[in-house]
Amino acid sequence: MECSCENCHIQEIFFKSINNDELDGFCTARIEKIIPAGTTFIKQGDKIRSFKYLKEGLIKLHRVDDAGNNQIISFGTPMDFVSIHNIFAEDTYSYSVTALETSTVCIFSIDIIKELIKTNGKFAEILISTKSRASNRILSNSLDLISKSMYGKVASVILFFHEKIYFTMGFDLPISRKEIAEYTGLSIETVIRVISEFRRDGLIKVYGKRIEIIDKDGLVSIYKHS
Amino acid sequence: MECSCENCHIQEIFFKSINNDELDGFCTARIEKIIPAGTTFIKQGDKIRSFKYLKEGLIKLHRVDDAGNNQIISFGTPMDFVSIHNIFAEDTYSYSVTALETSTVCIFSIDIIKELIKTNGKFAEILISTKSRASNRILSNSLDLISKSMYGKVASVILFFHEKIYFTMGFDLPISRKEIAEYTGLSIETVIRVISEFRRDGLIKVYGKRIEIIDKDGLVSIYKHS
DNA sequence: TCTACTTTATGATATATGTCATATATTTAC
DNA sequence: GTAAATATATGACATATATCATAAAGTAGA
Repeated sequence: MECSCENCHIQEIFFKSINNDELDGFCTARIEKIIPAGTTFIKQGDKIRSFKYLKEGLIKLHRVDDAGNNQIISFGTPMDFVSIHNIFAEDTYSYSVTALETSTVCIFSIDIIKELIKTNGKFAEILISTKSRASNRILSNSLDLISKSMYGKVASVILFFHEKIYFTMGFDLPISRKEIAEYTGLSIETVIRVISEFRRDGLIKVYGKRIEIIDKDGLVSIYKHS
Repeated sequence: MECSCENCHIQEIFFKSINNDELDGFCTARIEKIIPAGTTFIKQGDKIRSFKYLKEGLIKLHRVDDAGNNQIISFGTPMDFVSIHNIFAEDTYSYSVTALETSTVCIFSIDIIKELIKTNGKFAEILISTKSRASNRILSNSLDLISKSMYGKVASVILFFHEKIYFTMGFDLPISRKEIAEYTGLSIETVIRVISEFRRDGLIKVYGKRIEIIDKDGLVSIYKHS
């Protein structure tokens, strides 16, 4: 039996450490699910029962903090392992995961993953290094936000979707101004005002959710220096 | 041969997965070093050549960000694995580590650790879960800072050293106001002013670096709601 | 289609936070 | 022990950011 995951990143990352016997068990236990945009498919506080991987789409990690505020932790593409961040640390999720675009999620038995770690050293090594890179990236973005002004924060969001997700100068923001506020820690009005200011200064064009980057160097300079 | 690490946390966490043969190699390769307060013993950008564990003391993780600013990432006690955070993700350190108090560091060969991961599944599992918990804690603290006001940020630092490090109402802050500023993203003057305001409001007493918590509930309330 | 709801947008204003200046206390270097 | 450097502290002021009010535009549902 073979997994039919020709275009799946998990294949190149995981499968090169798995032999045919292991692959059989892996594929048998696998469930593929299509998640409509807007659906929260992992809920903060829920018991962790499976290991989930984003095969296609775009998701946000978010949480409710001590004060009861919604906060967005990060945005994830298929290069990220969705449920890896605390699957071995806690038995409940400390964050929720919601699809921003229609997404495909692969769901594996958590016992199979744990068994693989114990029996397949190569797999464990790849898992650790993949996980490390993913959480380093999230932490680094989070640390960036702490020390930046509202301009730097909003610029970082626009540049993130340009450089990591869409790669084109023009794209539709997959999130609302409110979600940008929840990610950056700014108020909604401040986010809107900064976007308007970027538009007035000729850095970007804005048509509702559509953003067109006019002066990328200018945005990068703002991101770096404020 | 036996490791002489009776009071070392790494023992309970790691050694229960290691048999006598493995323990021999582990101990032979181990070097113990005493690090004076103020010494930076891991430098951002340096090649990762070893696996370091904090046996005793207190350290700070810090980095220079894109804009050239010093930023403190987190503070670490012996419960944290110092060099674990990206040892398997990158080949250079993305942060520096400096001792805040005289500290003892155990240094292991990185090859032995990598070999253990490949050959000892139990070890790999414990390493992954320990690493996950440590980086979850750092990320969670970082996320907290993003959405809090200057009062919440400074309160969180005071409460951190009270609840996680010293456990007493009175203690000497191991860091300067400037370092609190580098951790919270505030200016030095703002940090000093907030501390003075806490003092005037009867939440704490302050004698230079010495802090005495008078109204812990008040501090917690500020931490949670601002 | 109409209505209710959410999102985007902007102004007026209040509050939070940073910057600059200055002073004292504390630490470090010689 | 003294000078220089650094850390703490506070005031005055400027700037950044939040809050409240309001409005227009977009969106979802009956």
